[in-house]
Amino acid sequence: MAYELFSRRGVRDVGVNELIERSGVAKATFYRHFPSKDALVLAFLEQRDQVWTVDAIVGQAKLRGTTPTEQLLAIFDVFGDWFLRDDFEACSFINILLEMGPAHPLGQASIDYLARIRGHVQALAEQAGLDRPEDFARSWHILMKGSIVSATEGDTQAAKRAQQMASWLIEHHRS
Amino acid sequence: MAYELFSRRGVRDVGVNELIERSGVAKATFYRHFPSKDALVLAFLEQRDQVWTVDAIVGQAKLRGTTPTEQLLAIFDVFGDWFLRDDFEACSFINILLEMGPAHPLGQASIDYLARIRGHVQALAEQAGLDRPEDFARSWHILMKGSIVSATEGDTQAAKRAQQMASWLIEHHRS
DNA sequence: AGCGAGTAAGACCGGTCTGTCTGCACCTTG
DNA sequence: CAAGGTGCAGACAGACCGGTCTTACTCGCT
Repeated sequence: MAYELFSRRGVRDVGVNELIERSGVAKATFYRHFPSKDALVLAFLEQRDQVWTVDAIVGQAKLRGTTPTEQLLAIFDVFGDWFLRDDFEACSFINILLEMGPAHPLGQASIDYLARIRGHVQALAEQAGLDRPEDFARSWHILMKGSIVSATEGDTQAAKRAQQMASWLIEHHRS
Repeated sequence: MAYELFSRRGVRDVGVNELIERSGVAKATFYRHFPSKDALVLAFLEQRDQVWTVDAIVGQAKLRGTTPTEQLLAIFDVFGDWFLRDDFEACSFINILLEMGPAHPLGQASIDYLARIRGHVQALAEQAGLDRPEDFARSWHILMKGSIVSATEGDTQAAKRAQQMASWLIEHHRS
């Protein structure tokens, strides 16, 4: 419920009253479960990490590839499908980070969840035996985030472009 | 005045009342010059394109390099300095695009100004005689935008990482 | 049966937002 | 001097925000 609204329209655009009304719950009940709206947003970010990062992206990529290197590159195949969906809504972590700023608690939480994504990439890089896996993951993450913004602009080929650069990155990190 | 506030704190976080008060102008006078707040934001975006895109980034990069290829790579040198500034505030075009969404008029305007940035890159690519300059510019732009988000997360080396991948991109677009 | 916990519904509070309108001082032009 | 335009200051409108609190009702438990 809140997950759909937050991920599609952003945190700032969805008010507590609307959430209350749509979920058919009383306001007092809501505030008994969550001390503030920000607490609900934190819960949303955690759910987003599981549903989107772990299941939809990393999980799907692991299914599509057999070797760690294939699984890494498959991330951008998943992105390519995702960018074409009509309910494509960019990345909530990036959205909230840029919307609230890195100093805000929700911005900090977004940074943490983005670091978790980078951790998945780094783990695959280590399995693939690549050099300097942390540097690799940070560069890889630049491609992921950049392609998401380009897709938001309307470039449906953004995933392919990023994947091409990603393959060069892999080559340069081979032992 | 409005430029500083909008670029540092975002469009949604700065209200008309605050702008009025800080600029020492009457509210009626403001609304005589701009029919709405969005019209002011549009003027801000245009100013941002000149001050930031044209002068601060592309202009500086052209000063730092002699050949088109050097000027392209110098973009990320400029980014590196920019990321270290304490008043680094990410890219207003990306911020507004993700904040308002691509359907909103301000999101559309942001997409247009991002396309102008890509146009500068494409022009340099053509001067450098690179293959498929439009594809080159779109891939290059992915690196620019991805590094900006990474810098917002706190990665001070984001510009270096993007520059490394950018050099590989140049190599693969040589005739 | 009677009691208390939990909940839906929504009034309410202080504050914010964009945008309009009024009052008053000033300043130029005839 | 008089008229009219201009601009500042700020009240005001109408909507919305996050968050608190009251009211009425429905349950489950003893």
